[in-house]
Amino acid sequence: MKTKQKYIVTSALTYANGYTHLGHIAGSLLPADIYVRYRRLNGDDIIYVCGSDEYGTAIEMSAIKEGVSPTEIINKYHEANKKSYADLGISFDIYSRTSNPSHTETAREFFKVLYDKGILYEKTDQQLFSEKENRFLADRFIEGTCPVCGYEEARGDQCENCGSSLSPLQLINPKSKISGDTPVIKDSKQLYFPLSKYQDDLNQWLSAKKNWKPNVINYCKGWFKTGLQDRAVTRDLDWGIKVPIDKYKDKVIYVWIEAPVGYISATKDLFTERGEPDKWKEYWQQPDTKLIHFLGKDNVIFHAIIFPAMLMAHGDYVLVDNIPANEFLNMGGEKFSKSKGIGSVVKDVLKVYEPDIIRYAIASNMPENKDTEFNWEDVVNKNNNELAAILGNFVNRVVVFTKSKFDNVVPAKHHETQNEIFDEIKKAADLISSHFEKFRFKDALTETMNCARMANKYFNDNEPWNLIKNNQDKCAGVLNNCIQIIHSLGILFSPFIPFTSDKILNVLNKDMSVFTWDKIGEEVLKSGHRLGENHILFPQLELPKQTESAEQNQLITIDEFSKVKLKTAKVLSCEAVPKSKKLYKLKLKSGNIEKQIVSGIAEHYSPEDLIGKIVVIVDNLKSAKLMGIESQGMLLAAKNGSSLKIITVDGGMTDGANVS
RNA sequence: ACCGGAGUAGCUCAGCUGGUUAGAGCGUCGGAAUCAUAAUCCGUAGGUCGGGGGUUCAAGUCCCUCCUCCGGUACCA
Repeated sequence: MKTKQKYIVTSALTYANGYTHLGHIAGSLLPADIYVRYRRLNGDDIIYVCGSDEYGTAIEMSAIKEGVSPTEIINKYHEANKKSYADLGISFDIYSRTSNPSHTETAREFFKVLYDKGILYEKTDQQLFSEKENRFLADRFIEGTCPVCGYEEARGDQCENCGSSLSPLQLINPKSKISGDTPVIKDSKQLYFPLSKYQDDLNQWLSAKKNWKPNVINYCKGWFKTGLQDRAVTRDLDWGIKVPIDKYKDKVIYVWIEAPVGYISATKDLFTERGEPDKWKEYWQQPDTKLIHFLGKDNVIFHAIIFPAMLMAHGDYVLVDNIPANEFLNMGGEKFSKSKGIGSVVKDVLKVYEPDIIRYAIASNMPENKDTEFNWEDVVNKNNNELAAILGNFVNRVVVFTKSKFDNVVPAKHHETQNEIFDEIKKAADLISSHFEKFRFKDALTETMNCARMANKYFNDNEPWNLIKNNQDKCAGVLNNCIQIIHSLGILFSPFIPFTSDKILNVLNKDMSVFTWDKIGEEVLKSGHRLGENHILFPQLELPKQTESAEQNQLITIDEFSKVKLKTAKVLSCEAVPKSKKLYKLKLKSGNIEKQIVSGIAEHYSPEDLIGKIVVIVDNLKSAKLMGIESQGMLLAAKNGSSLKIITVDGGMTDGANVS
């Protein structure tokens, strides 16, 4: 018997310094989960590992700031994020953590192999040392005067005032951010990994990767062009894994060297839990295992260059097979950030929306090729117009019909009913498979939803509500087909919205026995089988008021307001824009300047109402084209529901006056 | 600064190695239908593909340049 292809899938470890936000989900968790679920439906031999990344300066810093120990920080966020992922249906085989003793051991062992092989070398560099604290200070623990602009609170790595990149040694009058102590310069010996020596091997290895995303490949090629730099792999920090060599035992392993090894440790933990402590080797140490890293674009260099180089140096492990890196998910034009936007944190989002709705909304707008936009209106619209209207409605209309006309039992097959629908669905499933193989999840989802559209069309075209009156047997056959299709849809959708698939099985009163990819388009429910109780899969949603009030409450400063130049202007002419219901093209005079503004007020005013009026305009708005007509500003109006009134001044004012 | 990526219909996005009239979903407008969560199905309109040059019989797709946005590079993780 042929041995099955083995897969290891990883999502980038989550840094346990804050709550997971939707950007992480879009970048690495959700695509990996979708992929893994698809593979499992195919019966593939796949393990999905992830965990918390729990060492490094940032966590130490947070701990100091909050006045707690690093352990408290990581425990809090590890548990919280693990729960968020579970609630969202991310189906890890294991979600481990780098603070586990097993990881410490694995990382130290890995490090020691590199050292014993003579790969690492020592180099002395200069660092700032606080005698009061008796420790070396990492860049972000240092503050001082910027040598370029004189800003007094420049950080050790960069001046926020002038943007200059700095090294802590350049700072004038450096101070420890922790104690305020003035550090001294001290020599420190560090171990380095000779990344530059691996450039040729890496280049050759990467050149053979024909099916990688071009942006990932190009990015690496760019690195080769400038030449890889050797990297320090030790740090003078407290919060980390101690270097396993006596001479350096007061140092820790640099977190980016140690963290990726966490994928290996997590796999060990997994099989230890399963009582097969050596089985991890069958994955990590078999050359034909496919290792796939899912991650965001900020992580590419570590997974495509540094980690593979380390694995090459070590020699015992499989190298990554593919890195389907995603771009970023933005929210309201801004990128996700832990410091702002409460709504973007997974645990909060799940208080408002069902996990499948979030999964669907993100999957359908996944940043596969470029940064994408995400907003709550989209989520609501996709729920109402796609999940509820197309998928939910199909299931509901079939089940309700079956209940009222066929006593909630799968009706008998009929020889006259068209069965091409099953072929179409199988064809679609093949296409969807090929999208999954290429990591094209958005396309896969589009095609999946198209299957639900096909189902609705089949129902519409056969008009069972008419058949029931004049050809009951045929009607039964159509409904039988529809019920089989629901089961297929349950399978097809399960990588994306697994909770819904469970609900579908409940509605069908069916177990998981034939819930596999090869059963798509098959007739798996026998006539006479009694259906379960019907449930609305996706209730209609309204846009939460929260979002609106959050926007309203956002305060601005007087400086920000003064950026908006408001002026009075006189309406010289006004005409309707052809083919538009709402738009008028207005010519206005503001002082000596004439402007053309396109404004959406045609439903509320007639042109003659407006001509001669003194109105208020935004004078310095970037010009834009509306219906192909240039608009050089904006006319202010008050709007409440369907009522709209333009803003005018309280009489006796000329055009061209400033409004403030 | 340098390296990589992105700028395509009102909105959110596809467009693989250059090749017939630039695609999808939503939204818009119109029609059919009424079993269904007023949910479905069919059709319509809408783009000088960021600006400007160039190569080619042919460019959204290749080259140059400019503008805007994102990520990376600094022992930040």
